[in-house]
Amino acid sequence: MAGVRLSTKGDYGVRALIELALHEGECPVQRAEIAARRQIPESYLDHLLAQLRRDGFVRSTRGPGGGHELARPSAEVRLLDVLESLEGSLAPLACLEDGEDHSEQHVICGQQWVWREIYDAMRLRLAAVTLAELLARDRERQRRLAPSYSI
Amino acid sequence: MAGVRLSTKGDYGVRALIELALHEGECPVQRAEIAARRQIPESYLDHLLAQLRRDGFVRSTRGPGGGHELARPSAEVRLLDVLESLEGSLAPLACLEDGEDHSEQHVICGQQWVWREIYDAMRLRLAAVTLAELLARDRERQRRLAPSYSI
DNA sequence: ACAATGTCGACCTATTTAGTCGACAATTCG
DNA sequence: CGAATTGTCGACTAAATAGGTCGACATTGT
Repeated sequence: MAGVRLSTKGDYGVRALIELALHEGECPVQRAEIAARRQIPESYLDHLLAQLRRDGFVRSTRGPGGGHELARPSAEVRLLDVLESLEGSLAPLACLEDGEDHSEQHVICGQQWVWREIYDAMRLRLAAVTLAELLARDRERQRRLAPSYSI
Repeated sequence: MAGVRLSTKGDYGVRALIELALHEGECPVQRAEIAARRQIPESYLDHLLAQLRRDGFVRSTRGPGGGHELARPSAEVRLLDVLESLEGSLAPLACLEDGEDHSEQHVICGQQWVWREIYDAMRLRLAAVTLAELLARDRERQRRLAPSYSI
């Protein structure tokens, strides 16, 4: 329920959302396509989509023509919220966990104060990044990597 | 070998070093005393001290009157280095690991750029904190928690 | 009806974490 | 010297987490 060493959940999950953002406003994208285009194990992706659905980032529809799409505009989805949905708290120390006794910090942890600074800065930065921005950066990189055919 | 979710190693290890800093210039401190005063499992502490010794933070002497002491002045020991000794790389994403192919970043990871920013800032901050400062803060907190007998 | 798709939970394996333990080495002191 | 004290090192283990797979089932378009 805690920790910033991003696991594959955070990585895969964000990849999947970027893929959904890429198709924003179009028809739903299927699990198989997301998995293939972003190199995610298909049956594992299931769990990530389930979590993102629970937390209101994704809407899914069944049956032929079904698939997954963003439940909210990509410009309004903050990376911080997505990651906290997928990974749980991002606190680098257990004693910084949300809901901990904050008034009188753990008596013994000698480095808590530095990590609190770092944690706060990290959350601020992650809150400032939207899915739309992630998509834009992703597109830009794709462009750099796959140069246009017409020189 | 990677990850910033501090494990107990980083926590315990730094506690132990703070205790050593507290006795800087005095005779060596024994494993049992460090463990008791900083609430660390004694036999586990062994491993942490071994690592810190390997990386030149601690010097140990055997026999009666033996124990452990700082190998370098506490003011010259950076928290960043201590943590990297105990935890390995602190990179929040595998693709940011030192020694990774940095020129052409992992093609698929869509959030690498944010995490690189955060990682760099984090390392800068951790590099600016010395063991001496950790000790000073620790003392200050002890003082706040255990008010002096003379009001 | 049936094919395409998503949903959900049980299950599994490898790795990491957080230790414990015991044999051994070095050192001091009497 | 020899006994007591302290550190050193490696093998071992238990529990948790990571990273999945799989199969039964639900829903929906044609």
